[in-house]
Amino acid sequence: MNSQSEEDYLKALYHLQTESNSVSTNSIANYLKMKPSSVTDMLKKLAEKNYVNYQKYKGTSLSKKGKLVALQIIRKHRLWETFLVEKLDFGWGQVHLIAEQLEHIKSEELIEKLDVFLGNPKYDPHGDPIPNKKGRIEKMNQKLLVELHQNQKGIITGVKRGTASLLSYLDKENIKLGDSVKVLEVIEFDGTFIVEINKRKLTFSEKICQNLLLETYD
Amino acid sequence: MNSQSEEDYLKALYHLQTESNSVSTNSIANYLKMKPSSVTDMLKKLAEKNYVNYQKYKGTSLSKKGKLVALQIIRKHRLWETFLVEKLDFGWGQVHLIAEQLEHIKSEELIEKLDVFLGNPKYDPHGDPIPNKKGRIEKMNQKLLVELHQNQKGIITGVKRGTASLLSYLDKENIKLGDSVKVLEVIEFDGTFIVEINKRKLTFSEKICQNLLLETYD
DNA sequence: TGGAACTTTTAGACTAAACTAAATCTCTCT
DNA sequence: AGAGAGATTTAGTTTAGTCTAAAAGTTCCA
Ligand SMILES: [Mn+2]
Ligand SMILES: [Mn+2]
Ligand SMILES: [Mn+2]
Ligand SMILES: [Mn+2]
Repeated sequence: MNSQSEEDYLKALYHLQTESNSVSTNSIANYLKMKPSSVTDMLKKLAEKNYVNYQKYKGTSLSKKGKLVALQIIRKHRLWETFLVEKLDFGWGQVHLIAEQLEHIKSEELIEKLDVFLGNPKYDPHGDPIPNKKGRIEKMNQKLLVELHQNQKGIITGVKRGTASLLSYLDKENIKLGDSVKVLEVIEFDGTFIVEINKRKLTFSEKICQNLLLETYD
Repeated sequence: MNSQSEEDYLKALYHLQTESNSVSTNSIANYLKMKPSSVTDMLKKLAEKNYVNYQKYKGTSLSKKGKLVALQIIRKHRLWETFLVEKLDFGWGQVHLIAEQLEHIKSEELIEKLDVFLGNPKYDPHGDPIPNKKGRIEKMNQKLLVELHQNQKGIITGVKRGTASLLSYLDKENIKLGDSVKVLEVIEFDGTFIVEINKRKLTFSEKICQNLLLETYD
């Protein structure tokens, strides 16, 4: 059985590693708000358990085994987030910290039953895909709004990582995941988009468009 | 913020203390499957935090403050148990260990929303009352089946503490909390009860009757 | 190519929560 | 009253997970 701390490290590794590249000790420390020396200690332990490939001074990557564990924690995190928003009526912005705790509850059966109860959701409330029991993630055909041209349409599926305040903004504007967007016009001068959502005409700054994820149907 | 361990000790104190009597170090150790010396350490810490009245060699009792914390953990435990049984379709016997973890999740808002989602239940799946936000418990008019006489009726509300196997038996016999019971006959010779539940005639041994709790309507 | 700057690891310390073994207290019974 | 049994506490150890400070390794540029 893995400790809460070990699980959080594995999850951090997963989020930080881009395409088979190894992760630096400092970046993990920064991500988890811990000191690099603490990270080194934990990496040694995780290496001992064969969850990571760790070589002094050379960086760390998840092993196959470690990646699977990470994906299972992420699965739990996202299913709980879905529960909190769909069933308990929390807002998008409120659920992360609670799910950060709930993801560590130990019970295979619990998470499978929760999955069924929620209707086997594919995406969490932030539009992130929910891995299945085996750790498989369904790839989405996601684009940023900024990549669309006039008259193209899409469905809002989420925002880029680390832009929680954009979520709040959307909330305030009464825009939800799943809403349809049509690009009415792109202002060349400053990259502003004029879009239609729920029959309302809205203006999005370039920055918003660079962070808003859509699923497009071609 | 209290640790998981502190919360489990306070809960143990609550369950062990009968009517203003203080609790022995050994009984806590026994209840929590820990060594008495470990318990002493924790009691000192809880006394420091004014959660308990502890005097060397003299036993321990919950302070008002400590009792309130204990009741809030118990509230969470029982609400989560209710969730697991009512919404996720767990059986009575499966939920305790999971709730033992869930009860430690930190979020006022979570538990209030869960309460609403469940329809503000009064009793958990084992028939135990769920304290409200302020720690108030509604007193039930509970009797043991063995206390009833011929022709009296009641509603099954639970079983006595520590008789989980009776729960399993009831499950197997397809008897649920909330089912009505009517005493048809009491056999004087061996204390056996002949009762009617769901239009079925059943025979309960004296031991069963000593452990089955009913709410009676007079 | 040799340092300075940065990154990473090591060494040592601390805290929480458990344990074992030994000391101390209390209670009861003769 | 005193002794023994049992309960409880104290003292010292352990493990996990964190930290600070110092040592060691790596990078990169003048
Ligand atoms: Mn977490
Ligand atoms: Mn999410
Ligand atoms: Mn617990
Ligand atoms: Mn219960």
